[in-house]
Amino acid sequence: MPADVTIYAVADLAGVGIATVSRVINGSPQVSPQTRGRVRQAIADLGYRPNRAACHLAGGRTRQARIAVLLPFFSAHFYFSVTKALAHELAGSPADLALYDIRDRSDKNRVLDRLLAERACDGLVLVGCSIGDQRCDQLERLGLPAVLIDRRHPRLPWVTIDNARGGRLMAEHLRTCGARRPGIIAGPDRAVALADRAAALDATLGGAPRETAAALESAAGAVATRELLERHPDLDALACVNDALAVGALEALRSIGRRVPDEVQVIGFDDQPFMDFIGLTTIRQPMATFGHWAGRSILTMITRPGQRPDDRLLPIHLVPRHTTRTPQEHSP
Amino acid sequence: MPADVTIYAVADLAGVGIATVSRVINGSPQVSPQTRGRVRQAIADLGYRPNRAACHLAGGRTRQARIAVLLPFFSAHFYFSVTKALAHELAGSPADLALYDIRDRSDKNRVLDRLLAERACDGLVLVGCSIGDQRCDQLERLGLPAVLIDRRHPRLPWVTIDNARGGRLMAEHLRTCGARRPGIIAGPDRAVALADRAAALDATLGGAPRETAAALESAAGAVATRELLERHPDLDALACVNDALAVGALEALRSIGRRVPDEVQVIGFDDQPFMDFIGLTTIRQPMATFGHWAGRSILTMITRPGQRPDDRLLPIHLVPRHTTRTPQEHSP
DNA sequence: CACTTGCCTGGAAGCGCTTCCAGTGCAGGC
DNA sequence: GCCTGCACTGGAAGCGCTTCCAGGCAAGTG
Repeated sequence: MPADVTIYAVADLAGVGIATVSRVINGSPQVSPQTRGRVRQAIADLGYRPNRAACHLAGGRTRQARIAVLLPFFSAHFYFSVTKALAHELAGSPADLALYDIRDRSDKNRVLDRLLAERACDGLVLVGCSIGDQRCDQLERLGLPAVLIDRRHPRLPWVTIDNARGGRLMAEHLRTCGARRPGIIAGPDRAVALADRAAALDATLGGAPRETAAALESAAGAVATRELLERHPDLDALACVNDALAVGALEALRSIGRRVPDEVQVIGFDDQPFMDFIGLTTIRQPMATFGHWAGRSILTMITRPGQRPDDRLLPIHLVPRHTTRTPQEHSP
Repeated sequence: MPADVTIYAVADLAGVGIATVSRVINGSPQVSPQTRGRVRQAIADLGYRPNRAACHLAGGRTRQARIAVLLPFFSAHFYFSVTKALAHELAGSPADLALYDIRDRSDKNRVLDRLLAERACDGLVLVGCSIGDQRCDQLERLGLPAVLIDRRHPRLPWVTIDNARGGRLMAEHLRTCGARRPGIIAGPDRAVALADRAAALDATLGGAPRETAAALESAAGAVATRELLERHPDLDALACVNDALAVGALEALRSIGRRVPDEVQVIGFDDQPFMDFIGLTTIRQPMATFGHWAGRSILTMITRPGQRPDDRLLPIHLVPRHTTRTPQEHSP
């Protein structure tokens, strides 16, 4: 960042007082054109940029709240829904959103360290990731409120869905629709919500074969599906921990000529856009509500310290479509 | 936001000096447990929160750059690609991203007014929207760099694609594939890039019938398509200004039983995820590059004032798939 | 018992800016 | 020729905090 040029340096160079420099910067009409010109020149020569903290402090502006959102750029739709809802929830308030991409744990810690050390925010929204006890202590010391989206937490308020139940719903639906030999397409482990689904799937389906996709996109889902099917050609159903992987599975099945749902059934998770058109059976989760709740909660925590918002476990729904068969009432 | 409780009020209540309060807040070990307790209590009672500007100023922290990103939450994929790329570009630098949702012109002006009045940022990225001469003057006065994504500008650096050319590409492809009576599904006017495509489409297709979707999502696209087809049942092709609308069109065509591409061809724009699977013919635009360029540019403008990055017109490509027919070499 | 040694604490000096207030210089009015 | 008024300018007082420095006090040392 630019060197530490202060208003004094500018004033010196222009041969005026700092008050005058300040006036020029703030567009006061009370400055003669020549002086204004000299000051402008000096500012440009020095590459001077006002120190925002000092401006705020001296100017006594309205107190601005900054909400830092830490989230992994996993899925476009999840990311979009959550941040959009957050932004809308905060739109009326004098708070704004700062976005941080968190690729892994060290990323997260680096960002948090900086954020806390520099007091760069007044509230924290953690999406799909969590923090330990020490961090919590640190936050408490700083009086920094934090909420979690898509994860539960013993000490911090959270909003999420029951991913284990989601996994069970998927498994049961597949069974009900007559699946005998289901397989699982899981996602990278660092996505905890998806890992929970996979674990529940595993448990409910009793050790079904499983393949882990390298990323949360359809191409990776297609690769994983092909590998799984190579090892287990007799699979008649695929439970995918999210919709993107499920579309990848459909892609792979189409390319090797297996009919869906007659030969292989497929179920996803999320119900993101276009799944309707594609006809994917999936579990719908209310992503926007995550953002709304988080926005409202962090705002109350900031304005009324000490008050803790209620945790929320949001409802999920099975959305049966054409990639699974009609449920059999009395399947064994 | 919380009342104006300062460190002095806390010190008074706790019966200590402000230096001690500061020590407690910053976790210095140099405070006796009883004192620490009293101060903590006073902080809680008063609901005290340190003034960030003052902390920064006194602490002499690293200068932090804030980049404000103004963007309409139009399409999940566009939004995701751009902000992700921006975030990654800025990840190494000591700059962070503040996100503002811009629904309309007044929204934009409100946000800009606040941002500038409060000196809340060091750089501006405008996505899909523009600003007038007066604003530019104001930015220059404040020495605030700004770049535009998805729009051109006479005074500010920009990155975009040639949307008019994109519209022409769509129209020509449709013609080449034998379309005789094409229709246009346009988007809401406030999305200028899409309006440019629609205008070029209009011009190239010589007054083809056209319907404007109420929103940029497939449901709206389906509605628009149904209406257009009701007025013009003989249409044999649909040019949609983005992929979501195109999927809506496919939906509508499926629901009324028109075969694609035999009876009606469809072309979209963007090439977002799943379009591959759906088989939609479309125009691909490099959204991520928008974000990368913007991030790099704004960073150089901040660090080296006066230097203006080059404008960039990025390439686009036609991606022929199954919703259009095989091109006829010598179609009239 | 005088004297270090530490621990804990408060006073006060800034951090870089805005803004009030008090000039300064100069034109015009008497 | 002196005063008023005006346009412009600089000095200086904070804004709320961190942190250096020095002081007070109890415990430990000779």
